Amino acid sequence: MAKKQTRPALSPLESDVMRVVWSRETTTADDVRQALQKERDLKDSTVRTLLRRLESKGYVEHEIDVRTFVYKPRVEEQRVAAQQVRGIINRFCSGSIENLLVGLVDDEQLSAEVLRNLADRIEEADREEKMKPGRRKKP
Amino acid sequence: MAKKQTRPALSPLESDVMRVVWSRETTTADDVRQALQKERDLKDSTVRTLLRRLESKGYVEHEIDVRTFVYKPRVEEQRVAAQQVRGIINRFCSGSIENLLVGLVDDEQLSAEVLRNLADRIEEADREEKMKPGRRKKP
DNA sequence: TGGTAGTGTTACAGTTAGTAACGTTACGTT
DNA sequence: AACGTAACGTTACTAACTGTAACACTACCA
Repeated sequence: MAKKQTRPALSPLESDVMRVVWSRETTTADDVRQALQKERDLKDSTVRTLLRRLESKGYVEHEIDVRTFVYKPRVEEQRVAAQQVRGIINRFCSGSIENLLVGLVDDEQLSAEVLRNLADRIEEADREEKMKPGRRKKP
Repeated sequence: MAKKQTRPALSPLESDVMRVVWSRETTTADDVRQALQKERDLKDSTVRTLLRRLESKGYVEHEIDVRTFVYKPRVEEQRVAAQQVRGIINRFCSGSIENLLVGLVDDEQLSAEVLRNLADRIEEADREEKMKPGRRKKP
């Protein structure tokens, strides 16, 4: 069974950094700085601090290539999202994910069509998984 | 079309207070204090500060009964949840709610059954709404 | 007319977030 | 062998946010 490890939450800027990390195979501090440059002109040492904090929070890990830190995510983006949502569900939806989904529909963020479609796809994926083992992935 | 008003986020303790407010028809400062007493023994003036902050953030409103402030929510609980989720979707799921749902399924927080069941209920509710107008509510 | 119920003002300490200067280390090049 | 420099860590500071509440004010009722 998968660990439901709880990591400290991400600040907005940390989220930005993570999005960069998630969008690439491997990431250096300089990669992050360049990627965010349009929006924010962060100094090299700022980015490094962010990356280090993210590592201590368990979101990324690094290995050293010659003498450059190469970062990789340690958690999947969607899983982080799911955990955040779990918190919201507990706080605002009496722990019921269905309540949340109903709210999303009310808020017009979600439609019955999408739900049904998704249910189809997931059941399909589940059937395939039963045939040959291994982690399910988006097709 | 419904306003997608963005309010400042709720702190953990503010969320607790809101949950009390949402759970009752009307709420006074004393109601809140008593409701939270098991977990936290807040002073009266602390609770009032919280309530006032919540009002300035737009989450509650009050009217005066004789000389007592009677609070009511100004936003539905599920809508707040939905807005929070919107933020998550934008930050972590490339804006796609389907990505989020997939993540929830991966995280075993959600099953295809629930999705399908919900889709059914929502479509049912939609059909009813088409007959007689008015805001749709949970059955 | 003074006690008290109900409210507002003000404030303060602890934490988190953003930001970055400066210090250290070790490698490659002259 | 010495130096510049690329790459990284340490340290720190400010602003904002949180939780917390003492105290001041006001107006009714007894």
